[in-house]
Amino acid sequence: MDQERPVKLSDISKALNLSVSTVSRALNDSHEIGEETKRIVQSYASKVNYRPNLIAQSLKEMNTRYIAIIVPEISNSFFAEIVNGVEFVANNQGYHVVIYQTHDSTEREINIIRDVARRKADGLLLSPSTNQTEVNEVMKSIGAKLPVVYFDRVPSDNYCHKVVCDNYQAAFEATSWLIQQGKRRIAHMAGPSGISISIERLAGYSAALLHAGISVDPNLIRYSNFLAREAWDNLRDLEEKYQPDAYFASSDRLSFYCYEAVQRLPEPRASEVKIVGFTNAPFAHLLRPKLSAIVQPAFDMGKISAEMLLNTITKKNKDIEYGFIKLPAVLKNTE
Amino acid sequence: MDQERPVKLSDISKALNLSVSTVSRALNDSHEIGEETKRIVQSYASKVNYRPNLIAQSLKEMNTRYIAIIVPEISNSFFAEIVNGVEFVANNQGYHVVIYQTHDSTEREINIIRDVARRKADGLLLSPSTNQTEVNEVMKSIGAKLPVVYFDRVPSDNYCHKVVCDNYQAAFEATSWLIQQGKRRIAHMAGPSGISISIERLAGYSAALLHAGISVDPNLIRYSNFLAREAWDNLRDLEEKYQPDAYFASSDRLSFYCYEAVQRLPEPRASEVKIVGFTNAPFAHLLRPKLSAIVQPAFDMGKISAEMLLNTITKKNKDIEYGFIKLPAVLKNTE
DNA sequence: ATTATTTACGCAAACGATTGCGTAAAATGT
DNA sequence: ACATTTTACGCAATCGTTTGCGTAAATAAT
Repeated sequence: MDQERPVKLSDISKALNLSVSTVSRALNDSHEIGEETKRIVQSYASKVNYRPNLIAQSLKEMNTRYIAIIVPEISNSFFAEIVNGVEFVANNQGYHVVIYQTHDSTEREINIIRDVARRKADGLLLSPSTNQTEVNEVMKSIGAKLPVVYFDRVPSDNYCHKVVCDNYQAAFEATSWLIQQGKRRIAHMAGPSGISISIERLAGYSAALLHAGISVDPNLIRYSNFLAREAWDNLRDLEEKYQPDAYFASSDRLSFYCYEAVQRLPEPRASEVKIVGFTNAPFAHLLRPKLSAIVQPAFDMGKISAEMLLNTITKKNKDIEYGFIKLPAVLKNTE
Repeated sequence: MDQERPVKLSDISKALNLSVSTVSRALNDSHEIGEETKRIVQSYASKVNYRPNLIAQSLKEMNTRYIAIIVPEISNSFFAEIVNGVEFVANNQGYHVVIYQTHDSTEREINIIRDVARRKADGLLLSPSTNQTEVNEVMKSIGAKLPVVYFDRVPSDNYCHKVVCDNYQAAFEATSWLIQQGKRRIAHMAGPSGISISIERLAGYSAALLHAGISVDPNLIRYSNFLAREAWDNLRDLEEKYQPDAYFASSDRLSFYCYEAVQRLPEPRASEVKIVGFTNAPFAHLLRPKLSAIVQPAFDMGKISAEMLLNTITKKNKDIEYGFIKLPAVLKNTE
C-alpha cells in the first residue's frame, strides 16, 4: 500500500524545522542540545519509526559493529557449536555475527574473505580451507586493518591469533583406548594432509601406537579430502586389503562414513570392529553398536575465539600480543 | 609491519594525476574514458590491489548485493540444506548470502530482522519464530523496501511469498504408514502450537487416523516448544499414562528425543514402539532400530525461495504477484 | 573556413549519517 | 551596566563511491 521509504534524519529535520545536525545530536543524547528539543525530537523519531541507516553510519564511523565467521559447513555440529560460542560473547558486547560457509572450496573461501574485507567487517574468525598458501596470499592482499583469529585449522606461523583443541593429546588418548580394547591393526582415516589438525592427530595416533610397541603401518593411514567419494574408496580398499580391527576417524564426516562402512560388513566383523572418531554430533550416542567419540569443547573454543577477536578490535594499542589457546578434548561414549 | 590502509580512488587519482571521477569511470570501463587512460588506471589499480569499499558503494547505489537468511538453528540439517539451496542460486546471480540464527528466540529474531533492514540487505529469507504477531509488527515497522520470502513456517495471510513442503500430505502418509504397521495408539509430538507447520501436520495426522477409523485422542497430542525440557516431560508423561505404541514426531529434534526416550524403555517395548519423524539428518538411517523419516526437499525449497526472492528484488515492476509454492516430502527409511 | 559533433576528461552533488567549528541569544560574573 | 561564559543550535566538511553536467580540444560535417 504505502511504499514508504525508511525515514531519515533530514525527514525529521524538515518536519520539526531543525537542522540535521541538531536532530542527530538530539537522538544521540548530546549535551549540547536542550532538554526540551531532545524530547521533541526523540518522541517524533520513535513515532515515525526512525532507524539510522547502518550503511551511512558505517561509512562515517569506519566500523560496522559486526564480525564474520567463516566455516566449512554450518551443518557440522562442531562448527555450529563454535558459532554458538562466538555469538554468545559477541552479542553480549553489542556485535552482530554473520556466518558464511565455504563447503571446503578454496575458491568460495577466497571470494568470501574478499567480500568480508570490502564490507568492512570489524573482524574475522576463520578456519581456513585446505589450500593454506592461496588463502594466505589473499589475507595479505586485503590491506591489513582486518583483525583475524584462526580456529580449529590454523596456520603454522606464530604471528596470528589461534584457538585450537589439543589434537595430539586427543588422538593419543583415542588410539590408546583402542589398543587397550585389544586392537592392534588400527586404521587412521585422516583429513586432508598438510593442514594442522591432520598433522597433529596423525602424530598423536602414531605416538600412541609406538608407545604400545606397535609399529606404524603407512598402509593403514588414509587421507581423504572432503569428498565422500575418496573416503569410500579408502574404506573399501582398507577392507579388501588389510581388514583393520579398528578405525580412528579424524572428523565428523569420516566418523560416520566409517561407521556406515563397518555396519555393512558381514558379521561378526561388523560388531567386532571398533571405531572412535572426532565428532560433536549431538545424537552420536544413539548409535548401536557404539561410536566412541572425541568431543571437542567447541562452544568454549568459539567463546575464546570471539573474546580474542573483540579484544584486538577494541584495543587500539599497537603492542599486538598474539594469543595461542589450546583446549583439551575428551573421549566419550566408550563402554 | 606496514599498517597500510586499503587504497581508495583518491589515492589512485593522486598517483596518476587524474580526477577521481575519471578513475572511477575507467575502472568501470565507461565508454567516456580513453582506451589508453583505462589501461593505465586499471593496471595501476590492480598493482596496488585496489578493492572498492562496498560500504561506500552501497550507500551510493542503494543496494548491497547480498541477501540474508534467518533460520532457527544452523546445525539443523533441514535448515542447513535450505541454506545450501539458497546459496546455490544466489551465488550464481552474484549475490552473497549471510546466515543468521535465532535459536528460536523471538527477541533475537527481531533484533536480527531490524539489523538486516538497517544494513540494507537486498532481501530476506525468513522462517519466523513462534511469536508470529510480534514479528509481524516488526516487519511492518521497518519501512517496506525489504523484499521477503517466507519458508517452512509461514504466515497465514496471502500477501507474501511463501515456500513450504506439503506438511499435511507428509503427516498423513507417515501416520498411515504407522497404522499400516498395526499401530493404533499413535502419539503426536508436535512443535509449538499456532505455527503453520504444526497446524498442518496435526491436520494430516488427524485425517489419517479418522480415515482409518481411529478416533483422535487429545491426550496423545503434545505440543513442545523448542526447549528440550518440555519434550522430555511430555514423553515421560505419555509413557506413564498412555503408553503409545507409536510416535509421530514433528521435527528433527523431537524425532531424536522420541528415539532416545523409546530406546530407554524396557524391552520388549523398546523394540516394538515405532517412530516416524520429520528429519533431514544425513545419518538418521544409521540408527538401529530404525527411525523412519519424513525427508523434506530442503535443498529445492532453498533454491525456489531464493529464486522468488531474487525475482522480486530485480523486478522493479509494481505488479507484485505473490507466490506460494508447496513441494512434496517423502517418507524414507521404512522397512 | 565555419559550424556541429564527438571524445575525454574534471567539477561538484549526491547517498545518510556524524562532528568540528562558528555564533546568536541567554545566563552569569563583577 | 558591561565583559564573559554558557547554552543551544546551524553550517559545512567528511566517510568513499558514482554520475549528471559542463567544457576544452579534437574530429567530422557542410
